[in-house]
Amino acid sequence: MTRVTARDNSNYCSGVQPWPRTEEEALAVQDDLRSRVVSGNGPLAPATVAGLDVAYSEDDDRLAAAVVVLNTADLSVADTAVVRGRPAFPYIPGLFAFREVPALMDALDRLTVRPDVLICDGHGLAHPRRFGLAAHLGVLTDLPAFGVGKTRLVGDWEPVGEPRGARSALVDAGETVGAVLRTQAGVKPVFVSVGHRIGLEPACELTLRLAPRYRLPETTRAADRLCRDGLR
DNA sequence: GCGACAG
DNA sequence: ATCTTGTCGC
Repeated sequence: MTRVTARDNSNYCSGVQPWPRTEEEALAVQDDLRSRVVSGNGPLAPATVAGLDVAYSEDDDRLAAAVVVLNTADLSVADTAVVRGRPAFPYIPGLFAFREVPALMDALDRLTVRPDVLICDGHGLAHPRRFGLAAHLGVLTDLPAFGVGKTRLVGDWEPVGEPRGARSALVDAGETVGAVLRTQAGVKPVFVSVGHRIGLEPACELTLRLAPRYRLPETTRAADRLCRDGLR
């Protein structure tokens, strides 16, 4: 077994393999980690929720990853963390997590408050191999995690009702992999999918609670602002 | 061959 | 992800 240095990303990859460098290696890692996903059913009453997001430089290949922890009760900020870095993998639909996970894990490591739930920018099980970013981060941190995406990766759905809170099952290959949820009346719905240790219903309820006024949950909005500033 | 394809 | 102009509405 090859000994790894403290500078690579071995801690994000079972502590054995180095970070994948090819599409084939990434697929193998997904295939391995996928089995560690734990399904949950909620209902949970998280005291804190974390939003994660990454912003990319226009001219550089630099990026900034941010995590913002909010107190669920009043949406006040409990903790934040921002780190700058480089994409760890090219962008390939279905392998998106390999691009941002290292930076996001770095940011999570710098938190003082351990969040009760992770809300990711992207999908959880609504993924070709049922292992999107939210599932990946959930497994690596073993924290409840789900994703709120702005556009679809996989699946089909029936038209979503107009009122806020209306939802439609996101179905792929005959199975429900998430929900298309209307967080604001008259606004395009978002894609909610479970990642790890949480149920779809609790995830949708939480998303609605966190999006009292805008399309995206406040966790995502706060993290988005933070990483954009972090890009400087 | 053609279209789809998280961020 | 990021660029990109005006426009409608509170």
